[in-house]
Amino acid sequence: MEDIESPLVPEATVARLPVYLRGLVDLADNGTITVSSEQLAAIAGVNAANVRKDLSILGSYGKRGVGYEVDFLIQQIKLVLGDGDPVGVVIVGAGNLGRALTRYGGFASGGFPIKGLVDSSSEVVGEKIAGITVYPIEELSNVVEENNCTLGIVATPASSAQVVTDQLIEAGIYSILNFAPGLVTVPESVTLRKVDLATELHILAFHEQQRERNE
Amino acid sequence: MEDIESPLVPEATVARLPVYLRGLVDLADNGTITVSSEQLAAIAGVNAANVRKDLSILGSYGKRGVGYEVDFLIQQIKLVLGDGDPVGVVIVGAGNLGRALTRYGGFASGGFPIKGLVDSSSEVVGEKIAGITVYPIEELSNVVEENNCTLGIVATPASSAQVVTDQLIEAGIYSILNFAPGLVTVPESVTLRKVDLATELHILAFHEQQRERNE
DNA sequence: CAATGTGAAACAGTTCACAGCA
DNA sequence: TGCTGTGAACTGTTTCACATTG
Repeated sequence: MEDIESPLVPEATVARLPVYLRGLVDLADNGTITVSSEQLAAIAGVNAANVRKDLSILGSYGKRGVGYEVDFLIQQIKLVLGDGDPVGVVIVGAGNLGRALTRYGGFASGGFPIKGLVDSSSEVVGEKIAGITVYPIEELSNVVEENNCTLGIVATPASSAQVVTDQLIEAGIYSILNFAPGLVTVPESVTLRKVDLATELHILAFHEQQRERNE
Repeated sequence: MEDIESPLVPEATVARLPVYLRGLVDLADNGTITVSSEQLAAIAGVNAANVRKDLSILGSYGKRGVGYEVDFLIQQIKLVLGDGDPVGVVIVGAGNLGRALTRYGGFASGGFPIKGLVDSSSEVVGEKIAGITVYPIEELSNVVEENNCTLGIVATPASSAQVVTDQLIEAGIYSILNFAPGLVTVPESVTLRKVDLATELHILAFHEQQRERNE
């Protein structure tokens, strides 16, 4: 089978859909039946035309003069985002950050339960964090397989980030979130996203400085 | 005094400068004297023309046929980013994430020492985390003032994020990093950046699904 | 007639390609 | 000669404006 007729969702839209989804679920919880692009825009903190363009990519699901049906829209967005059954997440690195992420309940409730936790240090291997046992990094493949993990999180120091990322790919994980600073490269077939906390602070410091300069 | 003649650095460039800086510092540690845009691009994981454009915004600091002087470039980037004396950071919320961020050494070493930690729960107030005492949220202004904090981090549940952000602004913090999901609004004069972990996982899940669909 | 869906304009950012300089 | 600095082309994204329609 060749190329599937996919709607080809722009990356910027993909990044906003989860935000809409969160807002819509809140609305649904409050019993709201329909929502206008204007309202949803206010909830998501974006422009109304932007919301309409984003949603129109999924299909013409709005009713002119009325708006969008909340429940239906939730279903459609979930469909596009692949939000069916929960997706198992494996975290590499059981240091401060790895532990915090494991304990953070927001993932599991959002459909991303942490199912595996591995670390290279024998000091922490065997520990239990939020009900998850820390396994040695050598067991990564087994942990991934036995717990059906499809998403990986790198929460190691920068020095091991590339190695660990390679190991994740080796273990069959092709979608990876990296918290380690520095460059990590992956084959094209792998999706790597990065959260760079130090850079975020630098950016804020830049703006702070701009502010101070202008007074 | 009116508008200062600032070079007007594009936001995308601002976001890359810390990455260059990190790479340059590594190079300097290895005793490297000069670097070409090509080399720096490889280190930062971007296009060489992009590096040149970014650096040319700071000034014409490169030598044709040679490259850029590492030490000098470090100085210039630090100047632009406002990387002079360390910038005190206050964290609101001493839960899993707040603790992990406090303990994470990368901030202090990067020039962003955590100087204050506050929480609304009397359960954790008084605790010491990585040498920092948790103060009650009511003390926020005092903590900010006494420790000279200029950056704030919101590490609370979504339900309190807006309130806490308002309190930070009230306390004189105009540069804020928000880890709570959901919409938080701030006046134009405040810089708010957001790290949305759940959204990151959703985006990965989307790409993972695309992958599965195409086989 | 209120709100969608969407061409077209505006904008931001990236990449190319090459002139020009050390 | 090798590499910078940059105009020009291109690509992706946002916003506007309005014809369309339930």
